[in-house]
Amino acid sequence: MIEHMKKYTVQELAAMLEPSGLRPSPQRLAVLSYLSHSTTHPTVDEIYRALQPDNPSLSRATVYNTLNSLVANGIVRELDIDTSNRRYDFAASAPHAHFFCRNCGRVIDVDMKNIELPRSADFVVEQLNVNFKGLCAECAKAE
Amino acid sequence: MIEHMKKYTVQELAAMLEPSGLRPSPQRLAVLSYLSHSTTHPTVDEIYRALQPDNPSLSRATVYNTLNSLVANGIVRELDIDTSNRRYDFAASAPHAHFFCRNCGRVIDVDMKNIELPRSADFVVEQLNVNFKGLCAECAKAE
DNA sequence: TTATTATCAAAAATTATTCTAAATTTGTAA
DNA sequence: TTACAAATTTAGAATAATTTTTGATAATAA
Repeated sequence: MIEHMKKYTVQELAAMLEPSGLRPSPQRLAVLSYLSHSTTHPTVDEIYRALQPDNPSLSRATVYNTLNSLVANGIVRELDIDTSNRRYDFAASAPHAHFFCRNCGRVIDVDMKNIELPRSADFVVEQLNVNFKGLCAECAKAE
Repeated sequence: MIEHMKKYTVQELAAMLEPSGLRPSPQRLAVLSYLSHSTTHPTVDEIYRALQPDNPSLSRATVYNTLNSLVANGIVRELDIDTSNRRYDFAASAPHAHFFCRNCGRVIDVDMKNIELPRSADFVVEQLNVNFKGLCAECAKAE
């Protein structure tokens, strides 16, 4: 997320799928398009419910399958901040961390310019996640 | 994990429960003891299967309940590195990050002396997780 | 065209987790 | 001790998330 609120054309979205050999099916484009302009790190169910009205034939299994292949191809990132629901993030975004509110479950982006992928002989790091947990401003006020 | 491979006595383990008012039941002590000398960030199922032979009456629900109350009282930490299984960590350990191998699923500790909880007016940070994902040395060799 | 492959949807299956209600254990106090 | 209440544990049922299977359809290749 963070500063990539650009609207992508269908052609641009299709071009993201191309290198992986994934066909630009309407379902894939819909999921990708939704993620590309979402700011809420949606769960599978949120994505499904958002797209279903305009894609009446869409199946939940398709959303799962689509997200799995998008993740496998590095087009989309799976957050590991919320253990009870998978949440997704558009991969073409600046490196950032996430804050998870233990009260309302909201996930907030945190800019972290200085974070770098560590190099290590012990393993090949492909992804770095930095997660904060606690209370967001609203919930902290309410407590 | 990391450098706390000390063996705890039953009395020491019981003392950890005391401040929270949790009774030192055999089940709780067994879970806590297991976590205290485990290096693998076990899942619920791994904990259950490890303890079951010596605790034939042990129920999976008890392991879940026990872990939930240990986490709620800050005695044990829940990792959020593996979205398909909850993994646990003994809380009395130095701050560290985790590396998750996408091939074998292994979770490896990474020492990170310099990481600090960020302060922010926007939210109250209670926990910080830094997670790396990729391939561990063995799996990288095999690929 | 025919063959092959990719994609999708629906339902069934699987898995992780929580819930429920009964049984057991514990702490305290008569 | 015994009695009782509260805490804990248990087994299994229920639920929810996710994956797998299957058959149909659509796209591509030969």
